Amino acid sequence: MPQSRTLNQEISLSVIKTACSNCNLRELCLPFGLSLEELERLDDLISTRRRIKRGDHLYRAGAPFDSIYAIRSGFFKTDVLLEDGREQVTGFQMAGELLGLDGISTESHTCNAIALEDSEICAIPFARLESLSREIHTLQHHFHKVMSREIVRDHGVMMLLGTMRAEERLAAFLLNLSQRFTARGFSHAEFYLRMTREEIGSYLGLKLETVSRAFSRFQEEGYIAVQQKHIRILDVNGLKALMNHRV
Amino acid sequence: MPQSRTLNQEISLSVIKTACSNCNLRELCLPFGLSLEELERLDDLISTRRRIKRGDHLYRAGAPFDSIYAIRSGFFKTDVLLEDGREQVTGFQMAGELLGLDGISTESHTCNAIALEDSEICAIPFARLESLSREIHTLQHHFHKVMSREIVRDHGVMMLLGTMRAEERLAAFLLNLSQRFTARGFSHAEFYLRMTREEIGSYLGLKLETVSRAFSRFQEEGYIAVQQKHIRILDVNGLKALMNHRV
DNA sequence: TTTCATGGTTGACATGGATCAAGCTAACGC
DNA sequence: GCGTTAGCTTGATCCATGTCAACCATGAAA
Repeated sequence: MPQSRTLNQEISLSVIKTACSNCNLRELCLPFGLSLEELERLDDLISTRRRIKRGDHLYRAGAPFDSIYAIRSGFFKTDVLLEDGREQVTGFQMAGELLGLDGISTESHTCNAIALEDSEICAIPFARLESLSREIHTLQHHFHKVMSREIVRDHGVMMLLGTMRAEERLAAFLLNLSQRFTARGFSHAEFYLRMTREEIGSYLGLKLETVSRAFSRFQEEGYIAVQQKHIRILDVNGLKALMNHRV
Repeated sequence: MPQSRTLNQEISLSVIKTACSNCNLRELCLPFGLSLEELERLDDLISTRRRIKRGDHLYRAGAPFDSIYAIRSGFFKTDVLLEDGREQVTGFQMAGELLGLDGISTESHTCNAIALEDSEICAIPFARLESLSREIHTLQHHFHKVMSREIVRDHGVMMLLGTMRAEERLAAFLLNLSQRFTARGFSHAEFYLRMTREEIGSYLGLKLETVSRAFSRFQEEGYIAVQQKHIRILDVNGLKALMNHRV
């Protein structure tokens, strides 16, 4: 049956493409620093790949934890909800970054992960990752680094929320995005925001109007060009200067 | 020489007391869940114990990382400094908690850890911890849980800084301290603050005057009794209610 | 093409917390 | 016991950001 043979070929092709060893994000992601042989062992572990449509949840707060997720493509936000409806966006994640580390602690997720555009993720069963990282020193160490980096990142956000004023926060936010896009081979100066002003505001501890005004102000000052979600950075140093001096 | 024999006895006694297997914090700390035999292997690893005087640094931002630290007794703060002098306190740590996880990511510390009272810590060489946790599954898993708990805690602080008003922040802070003191067998209703109003303020993203006013207000409302650093919680539910309703 | 809905911008005004300033308390060294 | 100092409290005032409201832009659905 030629039809089913074609189907099989397609499947095996897609399986090859899924593997970490063929993934162009491997230097940003969990496989960083692994040898070819080690990479193949990691491939065995990452069997599930899932598409998440824009607006859908990858997981919800309270759901049982069993895997962490590597973003293969797309864009996510994570948030925590208070009973009274207040939302805090705790982060925005892009390709090559890991989601779900919060779930290890209590064996259930403590935040929501929501796709901000159609995305694709690799599910990594956590028990198997622990088991493999008992065998592969490099993997173990790199995983620890990734968790630690998350802690350091969070401290940066605490700094931002605790001591910076509105425009400093937004400048820091834009510079951080720019730097992460650059690391992924995209333009450092021009990108589309995947999130709304309200989501940016929630992340930065500001109201959406304040975010909007700060964007307008940056545009007036010639630091950036904004058109809705399209951002062009015209003066990186201007933005950086904003953050360093007390105004 | 009887004198030196006494000295030796004292030393070996103190060594025994240092071991995780004899530590009354073991259920709160890294050894959680280990068998007796596993505990002894962990003991071998934790050779260094250090006293840190009030006001001294356990480590500084930028210092090379090689160990994490378990607090045996005392009280610490961690903070991040911006070039322009702004300080963000990123946490307060007490007995049984781990310090230094931030250093794993870049192999150098990213914050300062400062003793708020005379303290004692156990240094845990990180390379050896990784190596041992490759052999002891329970240790590995528990360590991952501790790191993940730190991430979850940080998300809680982000929520606090991003969406709560001054009095909610302080109420959350007091309830958190109370709960952690309770877990260590101290009174949940009465304790001494080890940090100044300014340090509380830095942690909560507020100025010291605002912290002071909020304390006074809580006292007027009958939620707590404050006398400088001495706190008595009189109405836990009052404090909790403060956090749940939008005022 | 028009309509509708969602998200963004801008203005006018309100306010929570910052800032500035004065005085108070408690602990510690002499 | 006394003076000094760091830390705390409280009051008066100010301002950055929140709130409320109107309007605009864009894209999807009809």
